[in-house]
Amino acid sequence: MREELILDHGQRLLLRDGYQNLNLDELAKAIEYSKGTIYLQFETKEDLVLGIATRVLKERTRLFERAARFEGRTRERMRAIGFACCDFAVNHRDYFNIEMMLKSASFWEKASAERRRLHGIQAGQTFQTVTGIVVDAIRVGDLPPETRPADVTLSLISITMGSHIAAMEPDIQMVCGVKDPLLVVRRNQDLVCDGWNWKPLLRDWDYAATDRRIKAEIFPTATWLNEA
Amino acid sequence: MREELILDHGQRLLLRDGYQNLNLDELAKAIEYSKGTIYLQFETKEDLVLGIATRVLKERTRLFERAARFEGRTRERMRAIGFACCDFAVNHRDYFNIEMMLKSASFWEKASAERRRLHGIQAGQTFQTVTGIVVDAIRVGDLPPETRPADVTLSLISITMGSHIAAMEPDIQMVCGVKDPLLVVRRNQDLVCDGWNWKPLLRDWDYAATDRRIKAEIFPTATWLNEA
DNA sequence: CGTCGAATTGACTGTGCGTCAATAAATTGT
DNA sequence: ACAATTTATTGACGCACAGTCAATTCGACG
Repeated sequence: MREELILDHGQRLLLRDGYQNLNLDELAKAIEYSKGTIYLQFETKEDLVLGIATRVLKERTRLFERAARFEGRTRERMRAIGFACCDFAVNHRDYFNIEMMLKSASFWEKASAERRRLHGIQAGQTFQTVTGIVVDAIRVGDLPPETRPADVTLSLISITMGSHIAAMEPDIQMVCGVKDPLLVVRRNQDLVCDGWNWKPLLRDWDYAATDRRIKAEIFPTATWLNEA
Repeated sequence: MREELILDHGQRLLLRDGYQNLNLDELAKAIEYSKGTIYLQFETKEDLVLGIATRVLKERTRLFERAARFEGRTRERMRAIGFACCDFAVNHRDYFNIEMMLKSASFWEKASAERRRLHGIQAGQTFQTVTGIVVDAIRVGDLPPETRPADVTLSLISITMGSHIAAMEPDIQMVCGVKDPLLVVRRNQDLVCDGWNWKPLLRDWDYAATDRRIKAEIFPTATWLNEA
């Protein structure tokens, strides 16, 4: 299919060059169609990039769903999601820059309504996967019964996104003495879970053992995992 | 001074139009100098935008410093910083999009070394203001003695940045039922402080009273403050 | 008032997104 | 088999805008 072909090569070039330097003439050459054909499938460059972003996001959703099936206590399952996040960041290092682009208002208004819808659906699915674990945690009593699931999910999204951004920034790395950015992400996730009083708390459980199981069972090929 | 004039009008246009739509011909017309004169002061468009961003950041640093002088327990002072953050977000609603731009690698490499340095210095100063309160908290025993200050600051930067981004996103607002984005930011900051076991914990202190004092003493003119 | 150097200009170049009239390919009708 | 008609594809072109630089204006000083 032509759209898939465009997305395949578009993704490759986008991740290599970033949004600003993505050149549609070059993309046209790569897919061996003309630029006009690209514009039959996508309204604008932004529309194309949103299409690519949604496809990459779909990969992450799948990764999250697999992590959510990790067998263990609810907080261990959420921890597996945290690992999935880091694994995704490693394997799609440059995708975060693109996700940043998506926050810009001027970007969205140049993309087609249909692609905005599809991206929203995909984002919703990721949200559902995380919230499912939170709901389980409340049901089995690992989280206090009055906890509102969406608030927990939102806080986890926030700390994860924020930590990724902050811990990758050279200025902040310097001044905060960051050695391993992904470790920062996972530690901050622990902090928020402890803040919600998600049992078992960090100090009450051997999460190092959990980490080894997650690595073995969910990410057998991951090489980025530092012990700490 | 010419540079100030350029930055003044540049800031106005940048916040009105965003980075992509900032037009240097229009800026030249606004300052009643030619485009060539702009390029005598700034190497590239990115360089100019970084200059503007640093100047806006300087405003935030000043705001933080004022908030840090709030009289009260260490966690109350940190709470004042949290308010400062929200106040800044309200008064520079569009600045966050620009801060997002700064994360993009291709952006930095087009700015001059000197302006990169100045921005780093300014960021460092903001960091110092926050870390100063954390150090005080450890000294007076509001935070556990083994706490590493930079880790606390980093987690607060992360949750604040992440919450701002997440809570502003329409998709996430919908699915998480966000009514007041700034309330989300402050609640998540509470969560992280509780996670560090920063005394007095949320449930052990009348922070609503603190909030009223902060509003009265530091932000007498702020109108965005919702009681909750 | 003339000379020299610094400040300023704005027409010009290059790049790359997006368009659309022209062309090629496929399908249908006879 | 061939013409007519519809659909797919093209790539040269328009245009907006970042960045340049030779020409020009300005101002200081003798």
